[in-house]
Amino acid sequence: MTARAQAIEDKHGGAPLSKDSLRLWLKLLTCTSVIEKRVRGRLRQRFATTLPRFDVLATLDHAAGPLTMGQLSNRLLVSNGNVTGLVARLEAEGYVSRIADAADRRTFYVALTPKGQRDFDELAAAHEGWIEDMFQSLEAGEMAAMMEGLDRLKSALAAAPGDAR
Amino acid sequence: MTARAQAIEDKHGGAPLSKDSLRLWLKLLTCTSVIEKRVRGRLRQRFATTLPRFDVLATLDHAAGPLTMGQLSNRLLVSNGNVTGLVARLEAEGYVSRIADAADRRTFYVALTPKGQRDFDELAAAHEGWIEDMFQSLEAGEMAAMMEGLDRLKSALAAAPGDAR
DNA sequence: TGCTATTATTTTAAGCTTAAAATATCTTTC
DNA sequence: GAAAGATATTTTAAGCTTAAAATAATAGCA
Repeated sequence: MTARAQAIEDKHGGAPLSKDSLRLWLKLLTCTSVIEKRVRGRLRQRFATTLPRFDVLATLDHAAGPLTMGQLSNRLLVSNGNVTGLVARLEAEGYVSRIADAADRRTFYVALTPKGQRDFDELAAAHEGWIEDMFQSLEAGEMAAMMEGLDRLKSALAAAPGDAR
Repeated sequence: MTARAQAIEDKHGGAPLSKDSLRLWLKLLTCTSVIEKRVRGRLRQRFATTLPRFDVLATLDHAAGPLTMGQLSNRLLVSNGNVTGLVARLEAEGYVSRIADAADRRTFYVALTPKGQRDFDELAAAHEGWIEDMFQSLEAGEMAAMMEGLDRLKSALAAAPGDAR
């Protein structure tokens, strides 16, 4: 256990104070914001693109095949209407194509075009380098500890309904 | 050391792999997004307000006194123009007031109105409860470990220039 | 078959966010 | 005191984001 963790336990026996949650949340939010802004800035300056566009391409790449608009919106954690606009712009720029589903005329599949795949591969390599640089001062043990905390947080969030209280 | 941290160290002797950074970043981003969306939803449904507005009020409350537009934009990590719009809306709704600086006519101070302070106190209490609930499954040691990791991350980010590489 | 409910997506209106340019003011320097 | 540079803020144009309403199509069922 770290000195700081020990100090906290000494003070109130393992149960975290309400203020500690708030402080942790603020720190989490600040770090995430700073990293995100940095990634946004580099995507814009070096690749003339945006993070939401990158996220769409990354999701399609990760899926290794076409996804429906709804699947995209679920995986990106954004609204349907948001995906409509993003895909429209990406399609206009030639990075993705929309394919009608023969069986269900409500459904549209979105796929990476060859150009989209090519450009994404380049983007992804640069992106991975940026992240690696920003996280390089963390040691494996620290990273594992954070992973564990985030996993527990994720489980707790999944267990509690989004509109509770 | 945790079992998972040990497993990683066994595999590659303390130096984290590039993919580990990426995985940690994605997890960090997902958790933050989920919590943020939940907070946004509750602010909207129960208080008919938004997170950016809440952030402005919280920053003013924390400062315990008026702040200039520029100070607000620095502390909120957002652009000047963004603050202009947010403060304009908050002023129109009676939560903050803009006060001209007698000595420097470029400068405007923003202060919480009594109504703004009153409403923020209510908001802040609810907000703190939401966060506490979401983080309650974390034990003090886990929270301390995450704090430590985030502190280190923050230092590394501050040390590296924003436009490097 | 026709009626109802559900599902997939788009549209709409409003607000958030940014970078870059513009405006207004102050400070420095000569 | 005038010119040049720096600083504080606002404006602008574009894109992101959402919730709610609208549209269109499918599925279940009497």
